[in-house]
Amino acid sequence: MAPQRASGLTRGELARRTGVNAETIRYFERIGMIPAPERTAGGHRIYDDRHARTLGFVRSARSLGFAPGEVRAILELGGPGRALCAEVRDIAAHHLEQVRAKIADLMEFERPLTSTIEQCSGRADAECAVIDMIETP
Amino acid sequence: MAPQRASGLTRGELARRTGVNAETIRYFERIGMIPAPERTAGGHRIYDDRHARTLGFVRSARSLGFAPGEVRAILELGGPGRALCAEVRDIAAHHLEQVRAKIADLMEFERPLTSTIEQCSGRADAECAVIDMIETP
DNA sequence: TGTGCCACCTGTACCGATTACAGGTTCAAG
DNA sequence: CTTGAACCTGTAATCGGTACAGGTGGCACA
Repeated sequence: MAPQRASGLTRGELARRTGVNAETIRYFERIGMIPAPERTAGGHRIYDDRHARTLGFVRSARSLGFAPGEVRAILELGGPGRALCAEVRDIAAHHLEQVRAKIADLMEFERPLTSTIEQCSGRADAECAVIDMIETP
Repeated sequence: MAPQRASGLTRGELARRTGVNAETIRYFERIGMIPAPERTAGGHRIYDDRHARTLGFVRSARSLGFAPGEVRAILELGGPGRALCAEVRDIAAHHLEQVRAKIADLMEFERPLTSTIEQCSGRADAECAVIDMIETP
């Protein structure tokens, strides 16, 4: 039995599957963020699952606030001339720190929001705790 | 006794204090992301603590991945013609959801990174768990 | 085997957000 | 009063991402 083999995605399918704009996929290839895929005889790009995974990684990393250069740096660790394990670990550790910092920052964001919303009873009177949070002296 | 009153920050000082590029501050003013400050007789901008707080809020919100429009939406809640409390609460609640989603996403990011780094003993041999995480079949 | 149509191809223009630069003015220290 | 740093304005450049124009490839279906 053949499981689901050799996906052979078209650009549009890849876009739909990953949620990345089809034009952006071409752009990512141009700037080397993702590898250039195979082509059909007629020149159409054909992607496989690895592309899908990489692209998904890029998408979520970007939307989480990692800079393009950072994303590329992570991805390039696996490229040709694979980096030494120790080096990789250092970079990954550095990113882990960033991730944790981001989480901490977001929680800073969350706390006042939560407690403020609770106080904000929904009545239509002028004062509002959420507003105060933003513009307090 | 006068505590530290009426800061009276110059644009460069504000930039240094908040970590926002000085040109960007001018830009934010132009697009209405932050209010226009007072001016000296000679036309130099003078900022106060409220500007600093607002700008800091903008900076962290942006770097946390909130879109400019979203940041502006939050800030405008406190503007002239203050919104109804219920409305404010709804918007804030919506942002709270986003924040929580982001935290969850980041934790997804964190977990494999952490466990992978642990396995990655630092030895210089070819295979590396971090790399595998990125490019596994 | 045609033929119709959609998705794809390339190249380039556009957009929004941000940053940089040029040429002139103000501030404040001395 | 002088002088250099920091500011001012307007505008151009950069960057990440998207959109569009004009021209093929892929493929279902007659």
